Amino acid sequence: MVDLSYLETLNAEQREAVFHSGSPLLILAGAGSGKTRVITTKIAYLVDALGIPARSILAVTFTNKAAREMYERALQLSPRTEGVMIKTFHSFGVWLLRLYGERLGLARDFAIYDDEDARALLSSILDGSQRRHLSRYAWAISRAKDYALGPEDDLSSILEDDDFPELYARYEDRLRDTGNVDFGDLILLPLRLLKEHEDVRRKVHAAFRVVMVDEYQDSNVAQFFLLRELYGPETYLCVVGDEDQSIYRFRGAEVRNILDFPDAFEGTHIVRLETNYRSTETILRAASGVIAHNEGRLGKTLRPIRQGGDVIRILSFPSAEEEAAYWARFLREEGWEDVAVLYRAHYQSRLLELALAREGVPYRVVGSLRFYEREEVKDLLAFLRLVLNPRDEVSFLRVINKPPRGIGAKSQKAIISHARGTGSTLVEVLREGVVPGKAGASMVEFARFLDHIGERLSRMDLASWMEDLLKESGLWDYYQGFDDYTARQKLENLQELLALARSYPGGRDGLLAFLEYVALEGSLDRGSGDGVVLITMHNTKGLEFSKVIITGLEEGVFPSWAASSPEDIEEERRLFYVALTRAKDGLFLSWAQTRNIRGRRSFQQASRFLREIPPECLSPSYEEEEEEDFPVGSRIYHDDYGYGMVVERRHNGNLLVVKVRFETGYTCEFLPSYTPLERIRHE
DNA sequence: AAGGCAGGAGTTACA
DNA sequence: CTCCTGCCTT
Repeated sequence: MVDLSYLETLNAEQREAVFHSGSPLLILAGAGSGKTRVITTKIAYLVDALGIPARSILAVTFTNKAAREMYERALQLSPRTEGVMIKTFHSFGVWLLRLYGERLGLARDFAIYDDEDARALLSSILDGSQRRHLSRYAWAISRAKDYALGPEDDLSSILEDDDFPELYARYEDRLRDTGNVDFGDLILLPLRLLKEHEDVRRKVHAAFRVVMVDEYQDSNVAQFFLLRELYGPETYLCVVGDEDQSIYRFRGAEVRNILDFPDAFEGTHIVRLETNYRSTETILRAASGVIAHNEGRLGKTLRPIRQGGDVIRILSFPSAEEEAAYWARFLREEGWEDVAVLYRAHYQSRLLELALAREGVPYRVVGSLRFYEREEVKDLLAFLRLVLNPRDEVSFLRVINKPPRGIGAKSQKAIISHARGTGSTLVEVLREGVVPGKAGASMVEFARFLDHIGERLSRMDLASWMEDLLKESGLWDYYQGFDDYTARQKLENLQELLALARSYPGGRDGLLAFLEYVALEGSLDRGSGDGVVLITMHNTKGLEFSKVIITGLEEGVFPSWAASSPEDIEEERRLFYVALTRAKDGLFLSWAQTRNIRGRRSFQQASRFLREIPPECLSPSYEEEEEEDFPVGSRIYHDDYGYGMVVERRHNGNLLVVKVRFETGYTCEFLPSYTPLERIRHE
């Protein structure tokens, strides 16, 4: 008999979500409501109780980490779930394209260009004046693909620019010439495949009777279209998400996907998971109070399991330096176990790192520069891709003159245009040495090197072969020439890449598998070692900590200066909501009155979001600051400026600001909590 | 072709 | 302030 005891731990709403079958299901899962448990239990239940074969269940996530975690947890519940296909949207796309990509004229061993590669490709087709807008165009192409818009579609909603449609078209042509794909294609090409090839669609529909999507609020339009194609007449569809935690609009996520899900899929049943197991009542009330200011919601009311809880503290500091120093001291004294310090942007981590180092508090910064985005890693990978695909222009340009071997911009242009003109591969052109003199000789030599190393690929294991390549290409010596610290870092990173390659076999197949692994999940999750976690609010999605400290709660920092439209502000507010709901036991918020921004001392105002927290959640001690009051008209004395009168009184966040006109005629604003102002009560 | 210097720009992030 | 790009010099 099958053991279904895992169902007993579920609450009523979770059961409803697990037992539901038939029509499409939308699970609105509030923060900390046991979402992953529901999905994994549902998978186990489908297999154990309904007898659905594990391999005919497809579950789609947005990160590899989430996919792995889901697979493992499902397996823990029931060993029969082994073989369930849990993939990211992108790795599912790759899987499908490797199987049927030939129908679209795609080679079986295509490589995947990341954002930087795509940018390099785009750069090669822009003229001088257009190159100034490289970032803008690269961004626009990426967004256009998120919205499933091709060069021939109306692109005015993406970028109002007369050149853009043509540039986009040329980019697509060049990309097809290289035989490779970018990340957007990993959604768009499978979409096209399913749309245009009836037989493929039928096979896929037959293969997956159940399709589930996690974090559905993060999906973009192209992914929605893909999901619609995956949804066949017999498919059971179940998506899980939380519109209040949609924080990736800037990368194409479309909240409307989840808001309009019931309209897009007829007969949708909605289940709300509103019981929160994570945070104290106080924290939850604060978060709910904040998110209630948003309009575009389906609406949920989170109910805490944990009543009461510590009040939330808001602290203000004269400077960002003092803010950092305070939290460093705080962590040293109170401990840093299961504590995270959150901020809006990476640049804010620097001051914190400095202060923590000074106090001797161990810390780790989460996800600033990702492993596979590092120069040396990308260089070696470019070599690998070039060996695999001698038409790969992007990889070619990256390594042709690295280290410098006398083949400069002019020769590079000549090689590319010759290859394009004759239809030869780039390596074939190199072999012919189409340029006279030194550069030509150097090209022939480089081609010979590529041939030699290529021949050895099938005779060695991958890691040793890569090591040879590294040494013989001159890359290894090249990095050794950097300053000590940088050189050590770079060589260490390369060693790490080699270590990663050791688990792969040699030959083209091994190389292809390795490259695919690196492209799709090359982000090494380095050390979950101890120490306080420094992390952007975006990166905390899905995590939880006992205590959460949110810093830099200032206008211009958070909400960001770049957030202008009401939609932007709502998105920032959702981000704040995500940040607040990470905390299990304690929540600490802080802001600084001055901060260096772009090398300039900037005077900051408290974030509007602080005012949106219901006052009853806040520490009363905070309001004490207002006790020493300075009503308009009161007389004051300042050590430097002398006697004066308060002419204006307002609040910046929860902090009192007074404007004083002195007897000298000079007018100045002060923050009485930080500036020693003496009130003169009797003349 | 390659290295040095001046000028401009500068969120958040997944595959 | 820092990083990157582009232009200028050698």
